[in-house]
Amino acid sequence: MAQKREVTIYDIAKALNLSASTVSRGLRNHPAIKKETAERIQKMAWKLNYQQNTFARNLRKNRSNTIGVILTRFDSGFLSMVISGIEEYCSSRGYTLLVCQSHDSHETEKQNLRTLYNSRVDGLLIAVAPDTNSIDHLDLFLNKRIPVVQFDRVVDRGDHPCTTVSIDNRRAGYDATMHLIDQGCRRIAYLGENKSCPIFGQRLQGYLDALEEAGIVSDEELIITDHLDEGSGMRAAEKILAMRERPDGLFAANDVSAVGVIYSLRKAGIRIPGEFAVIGFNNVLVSRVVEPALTTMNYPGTEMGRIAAKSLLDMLDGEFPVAAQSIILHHELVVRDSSVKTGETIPVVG
Amino acid sequence: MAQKREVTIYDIAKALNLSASTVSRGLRNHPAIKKETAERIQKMAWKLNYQQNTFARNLRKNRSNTIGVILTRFDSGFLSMVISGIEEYCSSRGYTLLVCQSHDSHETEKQNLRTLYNSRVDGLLIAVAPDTNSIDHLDLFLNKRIPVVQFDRVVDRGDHPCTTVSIDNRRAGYDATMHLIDQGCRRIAYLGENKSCPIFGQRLQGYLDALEEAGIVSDEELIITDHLDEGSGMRAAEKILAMRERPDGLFAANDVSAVGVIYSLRKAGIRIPGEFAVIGFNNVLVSRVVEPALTTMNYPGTEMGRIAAKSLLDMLDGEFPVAAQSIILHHELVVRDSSVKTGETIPVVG
DNA sequence: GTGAAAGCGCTAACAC
DNA sequence: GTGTTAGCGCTTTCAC
Repeated sequence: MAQKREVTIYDIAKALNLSASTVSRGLRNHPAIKKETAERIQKMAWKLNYQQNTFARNLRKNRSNTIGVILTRFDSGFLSMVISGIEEYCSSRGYTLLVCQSHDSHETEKQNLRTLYNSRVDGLLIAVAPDTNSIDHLDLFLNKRIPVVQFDRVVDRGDHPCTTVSIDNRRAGYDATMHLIDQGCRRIAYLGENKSCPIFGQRLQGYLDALEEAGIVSDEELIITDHLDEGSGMRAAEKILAMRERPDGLFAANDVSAVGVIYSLRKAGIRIPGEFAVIGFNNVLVSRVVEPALTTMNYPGTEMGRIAAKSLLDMLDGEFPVAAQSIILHHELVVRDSSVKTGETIPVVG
Repeated sequence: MAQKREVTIYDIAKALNLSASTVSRGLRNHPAIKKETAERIQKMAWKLNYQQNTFARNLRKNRSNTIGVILTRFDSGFLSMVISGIEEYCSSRGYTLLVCQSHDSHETEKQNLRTLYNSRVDGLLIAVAPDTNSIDHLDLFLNKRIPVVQFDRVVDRGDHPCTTVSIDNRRAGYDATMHLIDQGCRRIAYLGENKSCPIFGQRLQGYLDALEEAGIVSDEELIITDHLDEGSGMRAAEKILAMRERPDGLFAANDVSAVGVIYSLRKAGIRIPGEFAVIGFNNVLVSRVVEPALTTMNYPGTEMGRIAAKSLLDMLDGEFPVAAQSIILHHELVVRDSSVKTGETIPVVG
């Protein structure tokens, strides 16, 4: 790319008969520099169309002012809210974001980790893949004292000094299931990712705990495992329809799959919530739009992103390591029509 | 961050009694290096836990292997699909992504541009903010021969050597409106972003062209301008309900706002599509889920991201500038229930 | 308040 | 096939 040489601080220095170090200081308003000199420097920099060379600066300071983010997919409704919050907060504090998708694969996640490590990000934010059930691979960062914060899809950090930001997934699973029980459901199905995925394992545990507390015997057949995308709801509905003894309710571990189930079951002529109650998870846009409107578990995505980013940047500023924390955000049940068994009529809007 | 000195190629060189340049070459499997030597080097690098210093490499090569991406928001259904495609393609070619949100603001967009420029990204992918109606600000990159590709929300590039990837928005607006006319609508409202925003200006133009062709006189009152978020649909519905002469159809320039309108109008007791037909734009998940299912304009988001990324990386590899292109992807009408006036009954699913 | 000099870690032109 | 050397542009210590 035959390009003329860049304008450097030396060019500014020469033009003003100063030294490079003075220019370097003047550009950053170093207190040791006379105000007037600093102004002259900045004016000249502007005039010469000077652009700071980040590579050299990073090399010298051994810092990139960059945060790495790994998540499963950008086009997942909920996580895209989280990353939006992350970006907003990081940019407000002068950091930029290097981002990767793991595409729900632990292997890809490890590669991403490597990529970001090699890019020398100052810190890492990560929502782990469904098949990640240990965070030993984060040692790549942690051993080098590069701070890491997990968000939403977190894995118990064990001995690792790694902060997490999430909700109490077991409790939320319990609350969701209990709601269905309160509505009179007695044979409740569960739809989630593989149990080996920690947060889904926890939601499942909450489901089991609620059943037990209500004196309902759990049934393996009712526990459906799938990726929680659009198609999984349809597949789950088929399974439900094929069950010997039809369940009367479903707790789906995300909204998108819940919506798929509703769609398919109604197509098969089943009345919702009359014959079958459904509760989802995440409170994303579709949950408000589907008919009947979906009862779901709400927790703040954008806010979660901001909080995770803040924890990370605070560590960066304040001499890592501070003690790792587990930050638990509140969740709340949002009751809409899909789960309310009393009153058979389905209003047009909810 | 008091850290012991990094392992460098000099350490490897010393350990093997070689020179730094040989190590540098060996690490990259440079053809001039004996295979055996290269292997020894790599083994030692591994053993010493060597990490390549990207800062130094970038400084030396004056290249970052990083692509900048600017878009309005990560949590917009459609654009999050596009960025997903971008990430997928870029990472497959060894580039990482530095990302920014403009939050629908031209000012923020300019700041983002500056940030990415200072980060020395090798290329830029951008979906402009609604109030961006010239791309003069991209000259920051173009003048320095850093390639730029616009995607989806593009502005006519004029003399600028800037490739664009989008659909024919005027034509799509025309097709959408013509569909409503075909369904018997005669008084059709339009809901879009500010007309000064190029792609929405074009969709509006398509709308006007279709009306004219059908011999329908357009009416300023029917043209509603708003941000196309969740609330805008509700606000638009209020306006529609307050109109002296109620329209019989609506072309909304995205799905999310269309869904809001449907929701509010049905709440007000208006039958859709019986009394009022609606067509949206983008074919995102909600359009399939809302009731009645939303007729919309489909075009491939993830694919658009991949294509935009490919165009950019090809320029990067193949000696920029190649001639700038305008790549137009196909759109297609997806007819669902919300617009089909014949047959008054609304099936449960569509 | 400003300057001189060294060096961050790497690559590439040139030598042999 | 490998080594020598210079330098990318910046920051920072240490002088004065």
